Amino acid sequence: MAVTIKEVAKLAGTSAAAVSATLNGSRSKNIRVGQVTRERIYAAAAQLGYLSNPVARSLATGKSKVIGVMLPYVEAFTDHNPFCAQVTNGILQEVVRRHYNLMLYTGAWMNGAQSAMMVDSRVDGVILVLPQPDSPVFLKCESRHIPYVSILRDQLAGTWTVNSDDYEGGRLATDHLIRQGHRRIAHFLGDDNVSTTIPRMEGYKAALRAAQMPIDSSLIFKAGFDWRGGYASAQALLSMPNGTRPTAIFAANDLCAEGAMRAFREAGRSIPEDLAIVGYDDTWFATMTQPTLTSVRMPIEEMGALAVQMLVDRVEGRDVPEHHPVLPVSLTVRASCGAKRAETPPDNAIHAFINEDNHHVK
Amino acid sequence: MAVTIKEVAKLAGTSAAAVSATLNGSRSKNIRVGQVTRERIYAAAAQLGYLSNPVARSLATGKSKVIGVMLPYVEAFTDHNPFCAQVTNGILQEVVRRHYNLMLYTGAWMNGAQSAMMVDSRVDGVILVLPQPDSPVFLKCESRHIPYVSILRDQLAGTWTVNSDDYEGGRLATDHLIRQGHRRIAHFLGDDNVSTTIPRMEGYKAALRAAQMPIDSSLIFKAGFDWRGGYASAQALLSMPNGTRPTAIFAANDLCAEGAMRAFREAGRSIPEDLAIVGYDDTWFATMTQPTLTSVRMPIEEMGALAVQMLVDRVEGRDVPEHHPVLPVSLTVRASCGAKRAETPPDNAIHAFINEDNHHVK
DNA sequence: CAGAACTGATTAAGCGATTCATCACGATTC
DNA sequence: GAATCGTGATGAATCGCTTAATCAGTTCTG
Repeated sequence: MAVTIKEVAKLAGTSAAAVSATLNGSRSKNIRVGQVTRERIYAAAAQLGYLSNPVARSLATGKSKVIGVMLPYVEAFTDHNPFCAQVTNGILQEVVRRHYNLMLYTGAWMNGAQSAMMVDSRVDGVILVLPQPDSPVFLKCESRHIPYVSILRDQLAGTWTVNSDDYEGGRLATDHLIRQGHRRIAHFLGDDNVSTTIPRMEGYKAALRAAQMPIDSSLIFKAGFDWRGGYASAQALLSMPNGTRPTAIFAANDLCAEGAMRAFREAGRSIPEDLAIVGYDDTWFATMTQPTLTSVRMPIEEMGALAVQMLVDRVEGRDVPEHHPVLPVSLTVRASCGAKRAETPPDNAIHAFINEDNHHVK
Repeated sequence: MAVTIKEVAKLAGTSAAAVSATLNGSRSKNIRVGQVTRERIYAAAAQLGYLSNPVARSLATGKSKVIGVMLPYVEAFTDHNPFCAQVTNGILQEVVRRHYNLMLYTGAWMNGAQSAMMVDSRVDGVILVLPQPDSPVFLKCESRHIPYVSILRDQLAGTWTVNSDDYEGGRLATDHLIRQGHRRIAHFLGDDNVSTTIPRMEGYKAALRAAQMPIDSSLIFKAGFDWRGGYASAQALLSMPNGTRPTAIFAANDLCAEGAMRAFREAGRSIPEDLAIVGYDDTWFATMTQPTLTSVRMPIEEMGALAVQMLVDRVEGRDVPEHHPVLPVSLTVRASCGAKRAETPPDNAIHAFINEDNHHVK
């Protein structure tokens, strides 16, 4: 049905090898094609409408020019949290720039069948987004010698990871609230099974310590990344007696912060007067809340792009030593903590305290 | 490096053909394998850790079990509008259910190189999300005989499409506002190049006509799908003299509605008292605005899933006649149009006016 | 001026599956 | 008892492309 290399060769009066070398830029120095033949081949290919067959090439070379992306759950894009969507976008852009293709997988870290389906000869390497630590997917990759890079995972030796500086993010957010004069600052934790939760809390504690403020574990709530968690934890806060109640919250993410704001709003409190709040991720949603939300910005797209770069380097055999980049975070100050009134973002959102140290070690 | 069918055959003491038929369920009735041999093959495969090579299979069979998805722009997921993310999610889930794989493409409808890259032997069929009408991608698919299904595209003969009932959506939204007693209702249009824009406007007009209300083209604004467009158009509305100013808006989507609400809020007006508003898409964002937003729900995930079903049916040679399903819409009533006060959605969001006719013809 | 080096090109052997054509052989049928 | 049939299995061709091995000339080089 489709035009093959042989038909082009016949029309051009040359061999298939010459056509292959000419049209699909061979790496072998053994086979050379002169100007004249080359021209004839181009003409023949154009005349027949030849398009090379990547499947056949894959089989012959053992390389597919496809990289796989494994997302944590099937609803990764419908989920209200834009993280997966944004990271995929960063990955996709870099994949296109590098002339690779992207195969999208999903279906739980613990699903062996899905892992096996992903880790097959169709992909040259895979990117694991928010992998669960004990997933069988790691073993699958290793046994098939498929290189992989994890995004947001503990920096285990022997694996490549891309992370963001969660510790510094927590510190930045908390420090900002301290500078606004707050003395009782609550922290709403993210989910247990995500590697970012602990370092962010450590950053929070470090900032308190640096300001010689006490660390009160009763001010640390398990809220999770959904707005409901923020809402519930904020209600718990509201039920605390005046005087003991924190005047500020460092929330797990923007959605969680919105939940908290909602609870305070419904209780008739106003923000930032009665409550200062800082979110995390700095998604577009932070510009849509009322008041607009101060948030820690994590370079999500860049993390995706970096993972692709590291992966492609390895796939193409460039001898890169294992490394664990930690991307810098910054704080986007908006109206929710009273530092500044910014009513028509995102244009006048300002970035402060930019941390350029991207080799921070927890 | 990897274990092949031949090695399994050797260990099991049979032929490669027998192994192929046993392990990868052959469709050919010519080749049969008995229980005993079958068992030996299973044992050998398990012992060697054999995994079949999909690339080789693709080459031999001409089928890849991969379907491609082309998104309209690179930022499709980062874009504030969750449409692409949601439709991709619906597609992905159905693709997994059908034991296919998903290759993700992007990069502008008018980019011939990208189209060519997508429409190659690696995919059995493609889904085009919001394709631009004159894109070269259609010709590419046709010349390579690759079946495709478009999501949200004019129902051209000779192509398969999946649409939602935009006309009815527009009618429903407008009718709801009319029932609330509004006599001057503005419509904020979506983008020109999207096929949903006109039918929604037609639905809007039809509802007005049915209520014997005049159609005033000065109340129809080109706002687009971004919140800025809604914001700007609402400002135009605000500058209209009292009495002539519409008391309600049917907005292009949820984001656009939020922009409009923002403009009214900043002008010190309150919603729904001074302005009733209905959004479109009913994304999660509609539950996050203040007040929560009444919105037309479009079954986005289902549209993605349906596209996959139609495509797979064709890829697998089931003889399906061309058809153009139009999925029903419904109205999710929340607080933004005063019909009902719902302060803690989405749990108490109610669906009304559900349209079961999915063969509505514009 | 013989051997080396370079240029231009071909042949053929894979890559790892699938599948068609074929065959051996015991059981059934006429 | 010859023809037919069903079962179990194999060998070899094939899918479209890459690439190692090879070769025929031509041009340097010492």
